[in-house]
Amino acid sequence: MSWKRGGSDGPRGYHHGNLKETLVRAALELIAEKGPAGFTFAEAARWAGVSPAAPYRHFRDREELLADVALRGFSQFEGELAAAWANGAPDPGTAFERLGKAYLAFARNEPAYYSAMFEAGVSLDTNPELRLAAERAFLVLRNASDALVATVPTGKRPPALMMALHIWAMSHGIASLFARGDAGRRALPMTPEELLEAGMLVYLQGLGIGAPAEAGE
Amino acid sequence: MSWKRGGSDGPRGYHHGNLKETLVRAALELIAEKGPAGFTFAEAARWAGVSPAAPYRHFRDREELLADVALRGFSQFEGELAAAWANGAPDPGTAFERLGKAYLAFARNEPAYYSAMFEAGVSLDTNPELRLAAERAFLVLRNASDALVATVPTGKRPPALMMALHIWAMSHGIASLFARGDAGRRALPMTPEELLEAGMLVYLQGLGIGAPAEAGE
DNA sequence: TGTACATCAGTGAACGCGCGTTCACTGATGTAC
DNA sequence: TGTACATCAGTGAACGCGCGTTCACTGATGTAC
Repeated sequence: MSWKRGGSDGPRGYHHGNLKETLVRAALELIAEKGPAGFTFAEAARWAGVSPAAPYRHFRDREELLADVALRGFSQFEGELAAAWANGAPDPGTAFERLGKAYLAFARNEPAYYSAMFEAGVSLDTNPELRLAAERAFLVLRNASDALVATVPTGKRPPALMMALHIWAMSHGIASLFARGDAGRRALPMTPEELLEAGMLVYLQGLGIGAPAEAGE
Repeated sequence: MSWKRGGSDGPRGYHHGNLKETLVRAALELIAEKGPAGFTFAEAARWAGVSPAAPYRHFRDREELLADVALRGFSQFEGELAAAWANGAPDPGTAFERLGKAYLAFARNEPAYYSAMFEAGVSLDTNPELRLAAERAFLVLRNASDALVATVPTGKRPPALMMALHIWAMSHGIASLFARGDAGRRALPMTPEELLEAGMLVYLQGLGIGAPAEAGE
């Protein structure tokens, strides 16, 4: 796939045409290859086939590029989670299982994004836009929790926010310990997907939300 | 506290006396300050008050120093977890609650160790000693799971390995998202300890291990 | 439609800096006798 | 107990390198009239 304007062969002469996108792409490649530490502004420029001064037209510094990568990551993450959840269709149980798989799939397929989002030390405090993007991604989990909680009779309903945080924590834990698509992954006597699904079933059971779909079990 | 031999004022003359320990200490300080990325061999030497060539007497390179830090981290982590678990005394439920708190306390109090252990990209595959240390730490969770499982009648017992992995994943998830003592921490409408304890109660409930101690609840 | 001009997005050379690493060296420590 | 010697753990100067950043510049693009 090409990310240069027009989709043809390389930069046409003096102007690159799509340098900002290309730099983001370069950052992703380099992070995937060597971790968020082993990625430099200069190397990104080289990767894009451009002079070392060129990136400064688009990003103040390395940090700003990293933050942009994280931002795009959260946005794509949100999109994939939302697509998997699909408003809880056909039923919350089935959709929730898809959601978990989508979470792990993202960590596995986009380790560079995942790194930039959760491990690169990009501060959410100093970047409201990034914080919003992160919250929007979390909101998908929150909505799913609401829907699951709603399958339980009023009065016996657990707090949905806490539930969403638990789901996030276990998903993130499994993703970063066992499912990421780069180094640092640990061996496991089952697939991460199986581990997460089992964990979620136990957890929901504990909340009194017993496998609403009976799907797969 | 002093980590120089004799505990007095600084290096005495030509020989430092305890350079290896001091370099590890330096790495921890620098990682805590700027993340695992922002720590260099040269700066560690400067921190230790020693020429840039001196560290090569003790570590082949930066990577080896990082691995040593991670190794010590896992060892200390195991120690603290084991102490908190205390062989399940006075009862598995109470001890398990202590264990969870100890996990989060470590992540909060030793963010540099935690980074080196889980985020610095030090590969377990190429370092058998490190892998062993990590496994020994996990074994504490595994033993705790065994003990909790044993409180349930035979035949209804869940698989303890899977249980230990779930516990690890949720603890690690909460620790790295909400409890670490450095940047990257996310805000939370409760303490990480409360979140973890609630999560574990729900999870154990789901396994049919209902709050064996009734302690605190 | 053509021309003049402003703006944009790059170049490429240059710089200072700190890092990793090496080298021959030397002061301190430990040990054999 | 004293001396000679081997070994250990540092020094400090030096190097090549790549990074981040700046600067005056210039080719390409867009727009006003």
